[in-house]
Amino acid sequence: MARQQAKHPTELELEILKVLWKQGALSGREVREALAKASRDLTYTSVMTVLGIMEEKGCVRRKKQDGNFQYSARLSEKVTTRRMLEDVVKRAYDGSVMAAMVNLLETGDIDAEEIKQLRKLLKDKQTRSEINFKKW
Amino acid sequence: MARQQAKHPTELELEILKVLWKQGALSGREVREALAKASRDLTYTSVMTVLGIMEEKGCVRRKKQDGNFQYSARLSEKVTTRRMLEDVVKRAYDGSVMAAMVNLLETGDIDAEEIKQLRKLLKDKQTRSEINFKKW
DNA sequence: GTTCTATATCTAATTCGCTAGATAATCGAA
DNA sequence: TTCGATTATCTAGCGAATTAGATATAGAAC
Repeated sequence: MARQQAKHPTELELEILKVLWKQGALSGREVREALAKASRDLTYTSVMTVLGIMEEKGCVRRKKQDGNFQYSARLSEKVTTRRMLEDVVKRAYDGSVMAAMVNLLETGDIDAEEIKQLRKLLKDKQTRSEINFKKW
Repeated sequence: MARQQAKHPTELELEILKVLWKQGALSGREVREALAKASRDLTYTSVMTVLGIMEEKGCVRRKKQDGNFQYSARLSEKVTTRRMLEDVVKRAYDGSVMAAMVNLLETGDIDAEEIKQLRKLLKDKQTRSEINFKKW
């Protein structure tokens, strides 16, 4: 028994997924270029190796498009990021969404307008749950 | 150039830290036992190996206490979990705390009482920032 | 003092993640 | 048709993470 494969995209895989989420289907060379601009400047070969691994894992799909392959994300941004977030909440906060939210609020990286929006969201959520409660 | 060391406790390291946060200073054997109950049943040797690595990394300290070593966490729970959370926000949400919070709210793992508390927290936060604004 | 047991270290194996060189295949140009 | 460039695969190496067997060491018991 040794190390098992991560349940989530690795560091580099996520960076590649982000490129694909933003720019849609890209060739290997294009992925490499976008990645170089966004985060790290790897050789073409390195990027291709990882793209190959990602395809095996199923988080990327490739299709032949006039001669060469086009790679596109097979995982949605929404689901992937949410899973990653939930995983940290589970592992580090014993699953307490509340504790995690409080911690995020304390970071202070949130402006007045966003606070207003959040308050509205919470108000709606509360109202909805009260309505649901009354149904029973 | 290969893989660099993670900036955060690894999976197993975090599980050990959680044990130490909860129970304070423990011997190697005690860590092993607590870990077995909480998450995974490893051999004494395996646990000691990781404890050794953690000491090198500086996230755990050990002290001789009547004959054998007692291990205790050197990283606080608060700071560690917050760092992990912030890292996911940075990597997966491009640093947008707001986006992450909205996603957490959508998970629904939060009860009516907690929503109430959150609303209060947000209200206070808003009031405080308005006060600060008026000062200028 | 020798034996037994608990504790600690040394060594090692395996898989994963990351990186890239060497090589092959493919396709257009000359 | 051969040459050259682009694209794709094969192979490989390193360090990190996880797991544990073999071994040493230090006290306790007798």
